Amino acid sequence: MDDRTAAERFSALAHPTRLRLFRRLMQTGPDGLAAGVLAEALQVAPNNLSAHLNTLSQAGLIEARREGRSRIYAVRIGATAATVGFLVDECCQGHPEVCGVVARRAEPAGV
Amino acid sequence: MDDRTAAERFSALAHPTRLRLFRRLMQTGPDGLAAGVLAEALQVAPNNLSAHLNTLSQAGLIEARREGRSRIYAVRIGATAATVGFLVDECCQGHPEVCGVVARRAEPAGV
DNA sequence: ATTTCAATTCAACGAGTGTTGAAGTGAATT
DNA sequence: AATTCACTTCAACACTCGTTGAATTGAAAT
Repeated sequence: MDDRTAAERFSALAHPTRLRLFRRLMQTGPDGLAAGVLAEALQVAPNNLSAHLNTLSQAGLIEARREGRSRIYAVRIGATAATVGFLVDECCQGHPEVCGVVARRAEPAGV
Repeated sequence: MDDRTAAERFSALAHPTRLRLFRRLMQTGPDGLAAGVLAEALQVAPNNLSAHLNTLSQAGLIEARREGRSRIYAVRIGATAATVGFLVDECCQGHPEVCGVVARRAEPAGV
């Protein structure tokens, strides 16, 4: 992953509404949730939510699929793992014992 | 951690220069680096770098100390771990085996 | 005390972001 | 085929962010 991709992803997460949104999808897992369900659950106007979902999609953190008349959004787990991995990569000059809890998050991630 | 704190931290990371900066400090570890060294290493103007360091400090991701006439910046590891933990918390409805690589990053983090 | 070095602060400008309300698509129902 | 439902797209506005150059602070050396 390059700096720009990672920065774009963090930028997508750098918003209270989108963060709530992403965490909700993260907790839900691959099954995902319909846009309408999310709008209701998070109390966000549909058009506003749509814009935020778009931002997260474009950043590659979530993806959409159609099911009937609903649009279902779900987290892209591999991309999420890669982003986190990028952030804490090679922490503490290869002496991860220094990093404490971060070290256990620092395994290189595929995707 | 609350949404706002986390969003502020991701916002701080949501910039190519700051991301390079943070990763460099992450790789350096608790010893940290002087502002001047960072400016030279990353080829960023001192005043510009200073602004970015300030943003990261304010977000709680790094901290500064003085050493002689230099100012040394170092990563705040606990806060970093907490932020990552917040993002992937409770992933996949408590079925972390679904999450693959993320699951190994999802331990709750102190600080 | 004065000079030099390291780094920060300030003001100002251009560029980008988020929200809002209205209009538009695309799929299912009647 | 007309309507309804779910959601998205569009345009416009206010607002925030990042960079730049100049001035300032704070610490050490002469």
